[in-house]
Amino acid sequence: MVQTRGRGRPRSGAELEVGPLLQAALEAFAAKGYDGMSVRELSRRLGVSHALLTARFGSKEGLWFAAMEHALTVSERSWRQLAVEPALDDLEALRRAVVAQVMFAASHPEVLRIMSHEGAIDSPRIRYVVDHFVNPLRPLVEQRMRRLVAAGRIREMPYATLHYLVVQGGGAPYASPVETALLGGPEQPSEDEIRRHAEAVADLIVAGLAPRPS
Amino acid sequence: MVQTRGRGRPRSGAELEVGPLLQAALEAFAAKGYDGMSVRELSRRLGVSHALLTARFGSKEGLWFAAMEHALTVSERSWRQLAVEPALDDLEALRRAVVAQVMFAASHPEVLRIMSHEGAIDSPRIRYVVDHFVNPLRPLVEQRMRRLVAAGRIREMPYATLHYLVVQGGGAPYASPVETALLGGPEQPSEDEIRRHAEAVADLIVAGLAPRPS
DNA sequence: TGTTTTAATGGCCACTCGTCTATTAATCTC
DNA sequence: GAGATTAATAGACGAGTGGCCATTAAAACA
Repeated sequence: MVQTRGRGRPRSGAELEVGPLLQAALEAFAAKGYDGMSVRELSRRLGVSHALLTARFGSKEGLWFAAMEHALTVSERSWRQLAVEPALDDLEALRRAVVAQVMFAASHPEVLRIMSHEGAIDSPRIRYVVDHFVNPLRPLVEQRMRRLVAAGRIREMPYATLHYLVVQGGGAPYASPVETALLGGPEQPSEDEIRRHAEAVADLIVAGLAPRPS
Repeated sequence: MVQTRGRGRPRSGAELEVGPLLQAALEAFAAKGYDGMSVRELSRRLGVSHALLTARFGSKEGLWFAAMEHALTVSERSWRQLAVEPALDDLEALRRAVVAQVMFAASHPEVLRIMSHEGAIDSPRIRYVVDHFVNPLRPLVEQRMRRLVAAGRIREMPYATLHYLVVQGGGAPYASPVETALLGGPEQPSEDEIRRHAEAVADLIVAGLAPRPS
């Protein structure tokens, strides 16, 4: 609930908090997809007029981009942690990157869901997601991978293959909570369960990347 | 294009082929999601009146179930291959199961896409998908896994974790063709490229499941 | 204090959607 | 062959959508 005061300019000090509004929009887009998500229904749930949303963000698509930008500020924080330790052993850094990615997916499954929704059809939206959420991390990981391959510590693997295994394969339990529950998983996994799962995925992938005993 | 003859009962011998119609519906649901997919637009593209679809399948949801049932007949064929070789070494069988799953996702990405679309909100639809596309395979794989764990040949791993790594992690390149293309992958992968990718995923996962050298 | 700006509102518009119904035309049945 | 059946159609209905605009009321400014 954001709830405005009614018609007319709001009393000073009672400015509309745009953060919770964008978070709610993000969750709505993630739950229903771009087409299925209704600006009017969202506004009703928030206790706000539907015209407010278009007035603030120009259009439904404007709201989408604003919501994604909102998600980006959170996401960037998690990447920065990866970049700050260049002295770390490459393999250990790779492992931590996988853990971080899976845990990010767990705490912000909306982005992953939206990525899945948009992935079928080309649009400015999917390009935004790839440009802002997928590509920025790529050089950081790929550089480590190249060094590890050159040192014979892992075998070669296309980046996309690894990316999907980690992000979609590791994050899917959180992006598809209903299916996960039907498969017997916890509906609201604890921080501990998430960490255990992320470590299991990271261990599996790092071990799986080891060079074949030729 | 399915294209009917016009008003009135069709000339005998020119019965409406329901197969291509369901295939088109499946692809449309996969591309736009349940809400975003419009029965009217689909009927326009098919060159068929919109009332035909509701008349044949009762409702939009009826069309969805019919399309999924259509997909199921194809999918079941691929599982049967897994069940017929019980004498095969468990680890090799597991490897082949992974390859088969990834290759199935490549040739029928619609089911995976639909699964992703539906995964956020509980509905009869997501339950249908889990019951008919996810659960049937589970005992076959889980039995092999239990034996392998007991023999100390792989380490323990929750089924759901493995399931998502294989299905979503391995299948995502085909379920998200736009993102894959933006990541530098082939837009229309050849049979060979698909097989190579599937084998790479299977090798990585099987190697990653090896017991830790404690 | 009187005027302008700003940030919200409700209501209207044209459109699309899924569903339902009456109509049409070819086939089947007696 | 005449009537019943079947499989398609076009069209109407009510609901819901995103976008737009005139209206309202508080704040900011002169």
